[in-house]
Amino acid sequence: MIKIILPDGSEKEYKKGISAGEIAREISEGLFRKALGALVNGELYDLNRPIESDSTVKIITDKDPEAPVIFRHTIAHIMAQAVVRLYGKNVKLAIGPVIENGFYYDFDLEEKISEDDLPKIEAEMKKIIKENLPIERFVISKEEAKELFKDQPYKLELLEDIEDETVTYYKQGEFFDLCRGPHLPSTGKIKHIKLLSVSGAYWRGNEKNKMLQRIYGTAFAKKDQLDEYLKMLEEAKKRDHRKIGPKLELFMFENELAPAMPFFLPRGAKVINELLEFSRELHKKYGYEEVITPLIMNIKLWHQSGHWDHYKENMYFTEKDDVQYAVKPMNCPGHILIYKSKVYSYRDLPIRMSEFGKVHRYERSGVVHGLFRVRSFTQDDAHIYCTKEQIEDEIIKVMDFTNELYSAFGFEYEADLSTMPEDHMGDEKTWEVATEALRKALEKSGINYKINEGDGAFYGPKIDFHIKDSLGRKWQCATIQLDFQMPERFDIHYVDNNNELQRPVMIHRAIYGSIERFFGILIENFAGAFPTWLSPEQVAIIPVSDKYIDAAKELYEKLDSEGLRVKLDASNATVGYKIRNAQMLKIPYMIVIGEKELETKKYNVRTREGNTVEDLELEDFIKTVKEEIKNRSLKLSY
RNA sequence: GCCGACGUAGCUCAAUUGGCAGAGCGGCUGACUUGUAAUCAGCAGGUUGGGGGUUCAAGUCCCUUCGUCGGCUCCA
Repeated sequence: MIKIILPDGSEKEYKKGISAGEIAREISEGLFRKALGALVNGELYDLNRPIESDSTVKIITDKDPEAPVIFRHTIAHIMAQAVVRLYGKNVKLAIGPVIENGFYYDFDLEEKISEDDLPKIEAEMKKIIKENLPIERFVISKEEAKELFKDQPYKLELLEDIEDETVTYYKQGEFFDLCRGPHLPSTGKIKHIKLLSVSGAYWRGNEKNKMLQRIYGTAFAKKDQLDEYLKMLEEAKKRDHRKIGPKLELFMFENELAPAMPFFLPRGAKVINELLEFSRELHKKYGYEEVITPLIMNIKLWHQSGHWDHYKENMYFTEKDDVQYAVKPMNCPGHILIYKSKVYSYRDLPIRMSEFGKVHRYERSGVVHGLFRVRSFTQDDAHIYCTKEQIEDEIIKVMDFTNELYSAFGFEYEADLSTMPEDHMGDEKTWEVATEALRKALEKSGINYKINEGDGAFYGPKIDFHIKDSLGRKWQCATIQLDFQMPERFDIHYVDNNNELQRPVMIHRAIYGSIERFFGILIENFAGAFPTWLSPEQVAIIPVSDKYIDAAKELYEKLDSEGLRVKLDASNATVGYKIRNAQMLKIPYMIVIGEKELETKKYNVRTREGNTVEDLELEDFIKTVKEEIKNRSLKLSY
């Protein structure tokens, strides 16, 4: 007999080898029907897998966060089964894991699967679901497994890497797959599935390996969850900054002549300048001094910095008078030259040097993506030169800075702390001190963070920040990196209180990260409807007919002189048409001016959200909007 | 870079089996003088991404090149 402890704390004795399914059935038939799997001592179990020793058992139903892992994994198998049915036995199966919002499976087969084939595969999957095939788990020796999977080269390769002597495989109808599990008890349990896309993927993500065909899909326990997810994808598509951006005349690309290098149009440049202005205010507040460095510098600099050795592939080069130059991919070497241009006392530290540095990095053609991944972009970069003792304080200041900046956009965020990788520079003690300083700063800030062991840069540990947008998507933006290498390479120092030369620590940090990228995130987050302070145009003036253009011009002058960004629509169109245009450009406020306004000197203000406020005194409107802008408010005032 | 899909007017998209390149929006011109999400009419706009080939004939078929899109991290 074994002892089973349930989540409510109750204990019961069962026969050894009892399954979670049987336990569930004993509790209630309803629970058994809803059960998808179980958590046994924290490990996910199939419903019918025997429990061999004293355990805590929690039955998983579709309400539990673990549920999708189980049923999506099963759906991945169902998809593989469908593909084998449709394309024949010569399909070679690779891997089919669960991912954040769904699953995929990689196949190696002669025929090309295209998006057009997805409905066919989906239909076959639904058939398999309808067949409600029982899913069985088998434990076999590795030798037996090699025999069983002798026609499946990828499975054999996976077997090579498994250290345990026994492995498990799962079988449903005619289909079986090497798999750790767990799975649903039968293929009929989850019905709400959708195949999303096909793509190529290298075996084990390594581009030296064969390119396989990958099918992505998703599955949900409830139909409305699936619908909601598909709706979210639709919404994300509608907000795609690559579509909205050109439509709102924010930016463009010229694909032939400057691929992956954005051009900002007048409306976009206004937003960017507001972002820079905001950032400058904060930089000033947090004690930074702005510098400006050259875009291209002699190749010698890049040899000394190590970029030639480690980053050459991503750099652009140019030549003049037989001298080789590199276009800067990073700002640090330039900043170091400024640091080196004078002698610092320990009293001067920390030195906080910032730059809106435009950098160029060659990115492979397949990875560029709108404003999110480009070849030329602007970093809100800064380098802090300080003593080891100052690291923690400085990190905390950077985190405060980050918090203040992100809050202004309403973003929540999380952080990752990446520690010493195997291949690293500098002694381990320095790493320890530095990592500890980062960790302490994170603790003090109270933000959510997780540790990525061994994921730091070779020159120092780092913290990355991920913001969450209005659709719940995460984006990496800010980064704080400690650097022990650059100060060594450039032999920089400060004079300590014993008049001895000391090596400062260098902290790289960026908060927006890339202005271009952050701009793209903002476009998607606000779906193009920027808060007033960021809006390219803040007020649209719409004369009822050309009789009122002079009055409209006067109003324009007034608002313009108050520092508002105003658009006067003097076109010969109807009011409705001009309202529509302003609406499409997502201009926050619209003022129609006609006979009534001339008489009363009071105005009706319409917002892009469709609200209309009547009979406003102009001075009140100006005051309110100016206040809204000054506060960088996320909400409209009316 | 690699796998797959795609590239037609400024934008969104049409164009039977290869058979006269079209529409809406936008633009221009004119009429209308407009009251809170599209007034009406006329006109202009194209080497069908570039280059090469097959054919009596290519937007359509083949080759090549450039670019765009979905992916290539999630380890049975």
